[in-house]
Amino acid sequence: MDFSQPQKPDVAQIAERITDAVMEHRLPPGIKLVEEKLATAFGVSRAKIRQALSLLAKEGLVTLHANRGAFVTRPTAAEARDLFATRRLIEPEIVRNVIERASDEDLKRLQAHLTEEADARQQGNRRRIIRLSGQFHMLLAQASGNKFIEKMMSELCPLTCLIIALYDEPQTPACPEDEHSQIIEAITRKDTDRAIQLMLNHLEHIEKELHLDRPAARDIQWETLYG
Amino acid sequence: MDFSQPQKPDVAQIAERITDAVMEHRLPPGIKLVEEKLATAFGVSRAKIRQALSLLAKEGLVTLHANRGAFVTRPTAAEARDLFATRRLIEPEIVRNVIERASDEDLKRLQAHLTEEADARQQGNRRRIIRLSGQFHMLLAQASGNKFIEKMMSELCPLTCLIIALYDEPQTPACPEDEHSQIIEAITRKDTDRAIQLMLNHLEHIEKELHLDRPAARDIQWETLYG
DNA sequence: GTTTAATAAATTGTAGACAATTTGTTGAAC
DNA sequence: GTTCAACAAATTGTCTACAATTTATTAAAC
Repeated sequence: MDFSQPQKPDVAQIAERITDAVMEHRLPPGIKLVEEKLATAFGVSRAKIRQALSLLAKEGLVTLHANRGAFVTRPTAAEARDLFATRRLIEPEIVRNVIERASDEDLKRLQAHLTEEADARQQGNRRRIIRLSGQFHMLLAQASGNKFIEKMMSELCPLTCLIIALYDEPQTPACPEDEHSQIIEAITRKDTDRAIQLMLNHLEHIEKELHLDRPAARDIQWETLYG
Repeated sequence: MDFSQPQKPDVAQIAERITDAVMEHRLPPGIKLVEEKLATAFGVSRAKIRQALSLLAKEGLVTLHANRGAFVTRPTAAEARDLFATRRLIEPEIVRNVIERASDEDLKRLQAHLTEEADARQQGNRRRIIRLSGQFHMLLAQASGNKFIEKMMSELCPLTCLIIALYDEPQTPACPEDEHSQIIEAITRKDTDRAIQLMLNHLEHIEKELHLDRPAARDIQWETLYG
């Protein structure tokens, strides 16, 4: 994987680039992240990589095994269900707060993001679509103005992408069409009830697309390899 | 401060001991945490301390200033309000989940905790009371079974203690009496509505005790030092 | 041919030394 | 007596080398 950058990136930037790669399904769940490989890829010392990895581990995107290294997390089906339950709890509050306190600036930023998403969709750039879909919810959280909720969402969104990578059909046609723009439309109209309902439907659609009942998609079925 | 331990503590233990010290108001908000001092206090290398501090920074309990070191966070009044808003959002869900899915084991653990709290109250050990009061909510979150919510609460509770240290009257008689046991009682009866109402009242009582309108208690009033 | 043990390679974990930065102190100029 | 500059001390940030551990490879035994 190519992580080369013009300038020497700092720890936060390294973590962000890895997060983006995970969100775009370029780093699949379960893959091992070898420190030295990343160090040369980013052109930094191993110490910096270790810092970035322990940061990502705290966020839950990466799992550390003692003396065995860092791996991109593989959320279980139960964790996936808990994640969606948490999002159903939090995101209506985000919508409420955005309607109450978001500035015109924030709304413009969200509109610009919708354009980006439409753009990616027209390109058929599936990876970009997935990442932008996740970032939409992070932007909303930012606009809500509650730092604690914002932080939580900035962790849940990348994990959601991981779950989609694991439990969604590989060739699913990207994402639910333009539910995001409908939500923004309702928010702009300050129609709280409608915006919340749209958000809950949106989350339900995403979760319904998943196959949380059957084993993870890219899970190698060791038991069934014989017969 | 004495952090000496029989065995060499690992990073997680160091972070936990510091967290406890903050929760017990033994480390006040704003105080500087010098790496070398902590290293000798814990009997470990500075590298371990750095890891622990960056962990605590990610949780928000500690704030890092580049080239200036680590300080115990001083939450602003606005952050305090956001924190309580977040807790009012999350904790009813915790109560619901505990009633639905908690095992007898969990409920016993909670009962044992209530005894501990009563004990500390009888002793008049204010520091212990404050810490245990916070930990009660963490235990509830654990019993709820949702790892994401559990993690969130394990960060919000220590921060709540910090906020109390900053904005509460120093000689407030510890904490609301036995609201915790009432909540557990309602949970045991599986009276969801009542348990949620008690929880919300409890949070409201804590927040109402604070003086979020006036500057932080231990804040030096530089502007008013002249006239 | 499979299993087991021994050895080698690769990788992570830790500490210690050094560089960079900030903070505190001293002393001279005005 | 105050202000500024230069210097000294303390503290943080980073890198490199080495120790500990795990994983892979090879060879021998059955």
